[in-house]
Amino acid sequence: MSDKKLVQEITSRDEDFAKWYTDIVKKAELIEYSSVKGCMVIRPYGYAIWENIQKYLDRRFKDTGHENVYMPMFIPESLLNKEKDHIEGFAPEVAWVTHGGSEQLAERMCVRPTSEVLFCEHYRQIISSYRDLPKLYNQWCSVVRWEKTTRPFLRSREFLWQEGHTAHATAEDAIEETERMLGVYAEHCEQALNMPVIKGKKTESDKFAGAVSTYCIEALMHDGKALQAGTSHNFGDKFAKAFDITYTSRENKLEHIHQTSWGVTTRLIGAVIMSHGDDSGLVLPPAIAPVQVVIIPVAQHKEGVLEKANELKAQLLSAGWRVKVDDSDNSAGWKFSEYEMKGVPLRLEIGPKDIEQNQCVIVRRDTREKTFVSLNELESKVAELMNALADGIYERALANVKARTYTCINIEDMNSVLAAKGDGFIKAMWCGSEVCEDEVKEKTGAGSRCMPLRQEKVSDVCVCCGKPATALVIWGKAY
RNA sequence: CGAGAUGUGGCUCAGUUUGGUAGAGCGCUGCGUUCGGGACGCAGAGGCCGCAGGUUCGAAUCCUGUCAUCUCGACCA
Repeated sequence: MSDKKLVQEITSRDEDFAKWYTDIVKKAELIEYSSVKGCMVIRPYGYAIWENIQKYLDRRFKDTGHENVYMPMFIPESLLNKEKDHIEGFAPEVAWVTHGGSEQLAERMCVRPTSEVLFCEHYRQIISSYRDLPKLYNQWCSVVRWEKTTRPFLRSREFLWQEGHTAHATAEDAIEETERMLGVYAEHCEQALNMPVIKGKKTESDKFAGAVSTYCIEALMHDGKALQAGTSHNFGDKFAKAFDITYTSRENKLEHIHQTSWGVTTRLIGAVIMSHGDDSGLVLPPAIAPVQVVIIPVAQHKEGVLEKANELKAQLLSAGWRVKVDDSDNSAGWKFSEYEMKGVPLRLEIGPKDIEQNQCVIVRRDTREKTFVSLNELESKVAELMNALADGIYERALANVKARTYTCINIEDMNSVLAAKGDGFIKAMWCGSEVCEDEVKEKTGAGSRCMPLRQEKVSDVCVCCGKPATALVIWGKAY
């Protein structure tokens, strides 16, 4: 494997991770900035990645019994105000619409920052009996949060996401749903994005505005910073009480429903970039790569080369792969660099010499390993190399998480580890007090990411105050 | 939102200190030669210098404001 940087315009990843990220996002043609801060144009190549993520998740949602719906994008202020914790959490970052044409509205409306209250209003209208439950709804849409600091995919003012909103008869059903969907997200990250994640529960201070409990999946980027890759909330009957959403039970008693919500966003694209990318550009997981195999005809002006390239394309297409032939008149070397920058998993080179020998060259994006493949076994070799790449990038990302996960027993320990080894996940015990949580963040820069579902006991006492500990917390600096 | 930096053809930048006819490389278009790791020659197109005010005979250059991008903090998916 060569680490040689082939595309000069990309800043080296180890030199300046932030600039490297921005370079990739622009050079791989994922986005273009617009004239509004924090609002980006998602270009065809970037949007195709999102469509593939959607395809995978939408299938999983439907397999688990969910239906897609669409809610309005405007929320009247009075509706947003109904649940106290919810409005307090979102008020600082909502965008308001005050005029329709030239006329001032009687009541201003916000552009949805999330749609809990809309679903509540709707559920109140359509749920009356236990026979109406559960309601398992999801919507694909964009939401607006007026962020102060913005970064492409990681934090934009408008972003694309899906939000699942479900209504259940019992508290147990809601908890089960919350956990089920967290599991779907974790599987998606590991299988489709080849990105390891840690399933956990947010601390009280970190949970979603209005939730009883918030679960999350946390990923660790190549530079050692944490990124929340998805969340799943249990609302219990808090919203149901605020919105008076009731149903008549089998026993003819009036009961409040129990609700959940869960979401992932286009941030996942940022997570993929920062998990797998290298100095030559993107490295895309096969499951979401818009082009999985790019065929580069070498000496394409020579007779028979383009024909052969198109023949191989047809063969791979019918085998189910997303394939492209680049027959532009750029040089072969130019094309190699171009598709490496765009993260295409496999490159297939076919030239006159190959044709003579009934073979082609296949190069893996992650290792740049070249394999001569007989055209007789093309389909099986492509499948094999594609799987090897998916496994390879997962293992590399996992190795990074392992190498950057540390165990600490006190604050001094945390600071010296961070100073010596750089950012990462720090496993340390916690007493459950918000004071300690804040103090750790203030003194180390690392905040609580989550309390992993798979708990361990690395010490008996809190990393901060030394009193008896109640939970293992993963701490880290976050995007 | 606080601190700092930057906005000049599509991109990267020079020119701003000391006001006086808008530049380079890459990219783009055409033709030709090339073609197994970002090829080369020739010819061409493209910018009222982020935007709005102000100072001045004259502003890319000085002043004020504003918007955007980047970095570091605080907040968040």
